[in-house]
Amino acid sequence: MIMEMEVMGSSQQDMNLIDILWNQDIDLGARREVFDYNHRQKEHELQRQRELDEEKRLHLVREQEKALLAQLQLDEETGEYIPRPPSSAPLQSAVTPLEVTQNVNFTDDTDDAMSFDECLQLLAETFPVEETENTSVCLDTTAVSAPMMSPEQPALPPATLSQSPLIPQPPQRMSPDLEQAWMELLSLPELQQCLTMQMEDTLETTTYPLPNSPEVQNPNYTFYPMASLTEGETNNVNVCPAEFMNTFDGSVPSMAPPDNLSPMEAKAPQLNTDFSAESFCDIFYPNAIVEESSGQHGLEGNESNTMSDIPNKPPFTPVDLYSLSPGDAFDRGKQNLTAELPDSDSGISSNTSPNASSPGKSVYGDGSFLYSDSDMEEMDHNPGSAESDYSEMFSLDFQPDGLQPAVSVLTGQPQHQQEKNPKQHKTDPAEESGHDNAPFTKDKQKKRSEVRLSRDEQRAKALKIPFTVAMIINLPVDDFNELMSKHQLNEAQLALVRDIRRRGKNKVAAQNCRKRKMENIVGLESDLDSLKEEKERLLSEKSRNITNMKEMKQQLNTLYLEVFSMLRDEKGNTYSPSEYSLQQSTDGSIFLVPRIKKTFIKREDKHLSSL
DNA sequence: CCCGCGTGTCATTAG
DNA sequence: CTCTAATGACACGCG
Repeated sequence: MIMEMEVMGSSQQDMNLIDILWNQDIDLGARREVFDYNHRQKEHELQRQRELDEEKRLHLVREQEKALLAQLQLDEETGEYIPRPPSSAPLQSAVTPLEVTQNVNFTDDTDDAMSFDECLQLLAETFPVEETENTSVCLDTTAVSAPMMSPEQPALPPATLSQSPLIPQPPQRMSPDLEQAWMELLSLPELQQCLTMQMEDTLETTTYPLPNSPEVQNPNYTFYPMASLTEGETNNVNVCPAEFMNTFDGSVPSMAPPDNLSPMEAKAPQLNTDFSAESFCDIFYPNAIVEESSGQHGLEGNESNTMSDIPNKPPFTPVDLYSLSPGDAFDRGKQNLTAELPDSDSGISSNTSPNASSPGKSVYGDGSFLYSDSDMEEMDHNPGSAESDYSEMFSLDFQPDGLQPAVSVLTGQPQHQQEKNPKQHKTDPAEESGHDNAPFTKDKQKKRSEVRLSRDEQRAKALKIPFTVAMIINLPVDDFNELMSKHQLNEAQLALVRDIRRRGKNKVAAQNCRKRKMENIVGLESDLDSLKEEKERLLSEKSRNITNMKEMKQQLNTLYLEVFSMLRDEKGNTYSPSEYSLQQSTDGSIFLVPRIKKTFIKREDKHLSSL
């Protein structure tokens, strides 16, 4: 009982520690679930459930494919599959289950409409190599997004399919002209979408978590649920939009040209799978093409003051998307300004992704810190109007998830995107809400980081550093170097920028280090608890064994004496246990051995006593 | 005033 | 050799 209470107490203690750790880890972007075993287990179960569902779907698809293939026979001349004559009775029976399952899946399907799975079958025939994988990718997206859809929303819009007059018959009654059916099928936007995703999958194997952008938070955008995905479920990286994010620079529209898109695309994309690359780009980067063609590169060639650059941009820049949010563009900016000001240090930390940086040669490898902190001190004592210009600074703030820079490096148009995306992460409510939820050290942290931030910000401002601290710290090495090379900074500016970057990185590292340390402590405490339990268990076992041993010795002694009492010599007298002993030889036989030594000693004792 | 805690920073080391 | 992350040590501010 006491032990149990101990265990409970220690687990409660652990939970408290976990609370503390969690509150700290908000800075680092870690979430409570990381520490919550139950939650992780739930996640695991959910994941397994999803996998099972996925497996079922795949199985179904394969079954249907088999059924379809059974219906068709290979034309050995053309290599095409052609439908078998309907007279084949066994095949008919083989087909029947297919209809049943289809009816189960898509009750809206009419007989002359083609189900999505049938389309997938055709896809499988046309792209046999990657069939299973890519089919799973398509299904994956629906599976992943399914929990976020409204429940009455079907897995795909069958009505759209059945309304099309061009849709061929289902396989059972399919016309022999499969090729024509294909041409019609390929005009379906869903399939284009799917194919596009497949191609992208082959091109782009790396997926990034969706950046926490204000656009996503905007309820005007119909794929708002993705925001929750990014907030809580970044594990599900295999989501189409995240991949579109990587290819929004035009590769996708080229694969899915707008004229092939049905009017359905223009409607609100209610499913993730319904996103066309086009609509996605339109919503997020409506002027991407314009930007590209204009060749305007944001900061490039405007090193002295880039803040004023943004308002001069064309009216439909992604930055201006900011103002598309319902009437709160400026308010939101102000709000985030005030929220960011005290907390931006931690905000920077929270979004830092160590994986974003890649080892690279520094352009400024001379390590010149000629104008290091000591030289900046005089600027530190100028708490004046730094805040008044934060809005300008923040307008250039940076999205630190490493996604955009990576894209920009690949596409060779780094500047204008890096300079515009910054705003997005400042409005990310996750980091601020994280701090708001932190029950302790909030005020303290605010004040301190206010001081801290105004220092670096003031220094940066004093030296007219044309980018924000967040950018300086969070840019991957390559992009950072590229950014530096794009601006002819003087020695002092360079030194300050490198100092800021070093400090910021080290701050995050220190936070990580402390977090690990706390985790180690928690782990050691739990180890200690379990070891204590083990010790208790072993001690009780030991005492139990001692008791048993005593008991057995007692029994053995009793038995021994009993055996002796039953032994008789030739005269019928009993042997004395003090004069004889029973000994067992190696072959198992038992001998009655006189205790010679003892008797001898006894005799000697007698002899001695007589002397 | 002292103390403990959280945090940022610097110097050093390891990889 | 260089770069970055990790970490010990210290300083600072706050309650």
